[in-house]
Amino acid sequence: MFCMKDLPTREDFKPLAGYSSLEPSSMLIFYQFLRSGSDLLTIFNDFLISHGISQGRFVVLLILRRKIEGYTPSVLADSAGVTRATMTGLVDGLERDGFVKRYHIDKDKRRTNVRITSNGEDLLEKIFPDYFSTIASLMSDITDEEKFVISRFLSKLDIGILNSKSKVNRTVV
Amino acid sequence: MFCMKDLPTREDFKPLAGYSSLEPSSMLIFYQFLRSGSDLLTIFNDFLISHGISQGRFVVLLILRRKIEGYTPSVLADSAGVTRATMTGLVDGLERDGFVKRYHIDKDKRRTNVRITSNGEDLLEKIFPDYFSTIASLMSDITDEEKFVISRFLSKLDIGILNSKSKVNRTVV
DNA sequence: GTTATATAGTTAGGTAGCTAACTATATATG
DNA sequence: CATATATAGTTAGCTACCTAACTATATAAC
Repeated sequence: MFCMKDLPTREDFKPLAGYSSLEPSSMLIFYQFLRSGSDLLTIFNDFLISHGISQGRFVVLLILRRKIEGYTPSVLADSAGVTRATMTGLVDGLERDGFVKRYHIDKDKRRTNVRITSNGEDLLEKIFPDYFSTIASLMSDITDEEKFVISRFLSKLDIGILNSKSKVNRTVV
Repeated sequence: MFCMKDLPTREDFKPLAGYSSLEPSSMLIFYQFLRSGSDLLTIFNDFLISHGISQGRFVVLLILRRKIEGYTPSVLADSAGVTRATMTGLVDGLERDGFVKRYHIDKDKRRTNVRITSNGEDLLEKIFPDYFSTIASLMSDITDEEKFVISRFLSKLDIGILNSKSKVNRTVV
């Protein structure tokens, strides 16, 4: 979570004018974006908690729901964007509570498969109506034109993020 | 962290068309936004870690730098958007490492004050040039017009978020 | 065919947040 | 003035993620 509730204002950057790399308008958007993103994540999380499921578990069920077979914990981890170690824990919990099932089918005995159970599907279907309407209502003030600009912004940002990541890798290597 | 690396596509929502509250375009923006926000947070975090400081600690120093006196742990916690318990831990660590100092000045003996030390200011000043240029480069492709639309979008989102929070409070009460 | 290396999954231990309960001090009320 | 309540800060214990090390199985190289 991004912890800075009181965002800096343009005023706050004036004493820092000596730094040539400082671009106040970029800083303001950056902070505003992190703040909103973090708030949205918190809402998403609180919403799911109030429906009795954690964010991680919910995402696993969403992924598993796409097709019935062929998900190993490793594929799930990549797809969800967490480590395999974290996925072990998520699947452990979901299996203990009867929402997914591990099984072996591959001749490669290292591989485990994971499948959503009917209990797991029921849980999702119970959450979905409220889930969809909550998101729709969060976005209700955004016009289609704005959605277009924002989607393009997010894509540009993703490219910036990718570049920044490869830069980090380069310095590490 | 929002864990869903593989974002759903418009296709993925077709089997869910039965849900009347589902608005695919809102869902797509929502997920894209969470994904980008989460990636940006990760970059922000990795950047700070590579400079030897955690996100929480960095934000505390940023806030303390604004003025020399008058910060209690409670005010810091509110301003940073973390709990007072978390702030105790942050200040503990920063004080142990010599970046901030606790002192008592108020006649109300419950109150502690926290001040940044010159070591703390040096740390910030060492990080700032790279910090500002990293953010400027992340935002370099975004035009001023886009910044304007995005800032308006984020403000609208914040209103949606506020409404959603007060709704949650109402159901709790 | 034995040995080295790679891969799937798990376990152990660390970190950064959180809530709830506690201590000490301050304030308000009968 | 005594007692109830509120506030500042800390401590203890929880969760969800992480990395690194480990086990078991599979594959490649000699």
